[in-house]
Amino acid sequence: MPRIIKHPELRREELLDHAQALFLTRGYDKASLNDVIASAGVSKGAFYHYFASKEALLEALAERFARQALAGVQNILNAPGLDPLARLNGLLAQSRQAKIETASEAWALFETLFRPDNLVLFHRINLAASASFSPLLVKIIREGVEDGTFKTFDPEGVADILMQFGMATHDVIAKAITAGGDADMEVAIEALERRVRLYEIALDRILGLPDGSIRIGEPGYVRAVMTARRKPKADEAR
Amino acid sequence: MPRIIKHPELRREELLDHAQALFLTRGYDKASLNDVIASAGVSKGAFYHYFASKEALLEALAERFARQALAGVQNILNAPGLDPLARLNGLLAQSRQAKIETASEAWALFETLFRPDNLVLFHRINLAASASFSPLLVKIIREGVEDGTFKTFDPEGVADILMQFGMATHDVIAKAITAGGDADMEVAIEALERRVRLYEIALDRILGLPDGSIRIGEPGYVRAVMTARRKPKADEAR
DNA sequence: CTATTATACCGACCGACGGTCTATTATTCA
DNA sequence: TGAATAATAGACCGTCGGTCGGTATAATAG
Repeated sequence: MPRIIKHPELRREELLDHAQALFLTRGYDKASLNDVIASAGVSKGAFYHYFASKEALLEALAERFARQALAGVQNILNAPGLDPLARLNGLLAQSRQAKIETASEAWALFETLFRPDNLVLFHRINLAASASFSPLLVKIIREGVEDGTFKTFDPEGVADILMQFGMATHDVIAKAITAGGDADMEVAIEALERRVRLYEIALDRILGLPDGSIRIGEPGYVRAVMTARRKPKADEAR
Repeated sequence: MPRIIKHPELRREELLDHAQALFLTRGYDKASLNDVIASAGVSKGAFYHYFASKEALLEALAERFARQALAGVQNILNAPGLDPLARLNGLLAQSRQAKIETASEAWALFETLFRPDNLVLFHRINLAASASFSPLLVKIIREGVEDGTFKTFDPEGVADILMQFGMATHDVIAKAITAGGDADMEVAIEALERRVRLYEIALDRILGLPDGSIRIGEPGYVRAVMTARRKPKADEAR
């Protein structure tokens, strides 16, 4: 095999890219290291030069994922003069829109990330994302409590519930997608929209807000993701 | 090796027992099939006579776990003349007491079941338990909605939240246990009690009940589990 | 009480896996 | 230019889950 030497950081990112693709499509366990290095066109020695183990590769992947997600919401956090509720809703909207704006991509992600195969990968990403997001949420909630917008005795707890609901929403969507009986798609969509409404009202009441204050997603949010697969687009090639 | 023939169901249960012990202590991935069969004193052929795969063993384990847990709450479901709130609280109390009554055992379970190693095992048990418990919760909530005790437009959603909170409680306890800085144990216990209170109030408000209606655990619940490890008892054998 | 079939069990063996190791080629810098 | 280091290759290793041909025991029929 011809020896190709690349810029180290480039090679590392390349490995992460191929690993991510394979882990998502086949699952962490089922995608072997040999698959990864074959896909990346790299020898084992090269791989182990960059990562200490397959486990470390997973960790790096989760970290990158969380880092990218965090970068997407930084501007909202730094936006001055927003009241806590607006900030919280903005954060929710941002993370929602990041998925909606490329709806079919979002669908693909849901379909793959929440498969049983991807339990390990999902858990790692979830962990990394939680570690990144929770402090931000806590900070916002604390500010809200201080200025009287929110009412709670356990900001960390509320932040956790927020994350739980976010994950649960995705989980429920993913389950409906994989179940995928096209016949009762409408029923599934309605059930999911209802679930989102429930989460919103629950959060309103937990935080002592009037019903309708928190907005996880406007009506149609679920439908947008769920119907994204109907138009697989003409571009099925790489 | 001498050939020992046992009653099939006994052998099967035995395999499940040894597998459970090993999966809990070492984790599903790290406990190899050879470990399991060695522990059970059985050949590979014997094992594959009872289970189609290691995966199937895990499935059977989760199923047994869920079945046992369900059996523990049947009497409350069948108790006549209880109003929905009492029934719901009874169910929560039952599942709590099942863990408290052997507090050190509960602690051991927490310590093992929620370790990262046990992600796979935990997920399977969780799945099986959810499948068993959710319908019961939904039924109770529906009854409550019909007779006006509860107010919600999404009983399934509320049931899901109940399960989420239950799991989250365990998860938080387990994290505090494994973190295990004895110094700030008191702080951790207080934080956890606060979390349980938050979940209770959240559920009250989601269901349109006065604060203090839902009781996940009486004050001291968390402390009882958390301090159980202080008395490892004299019996360390077996 | 046999003969025969079905069940429970054994353990050598297999391919694939994650990971290690030595060798070799490129890059860097004095 | 040449020595040191970084980057890459690929043969090799122990262990894993799983298979297979076979054997001992139990169940059943004649």
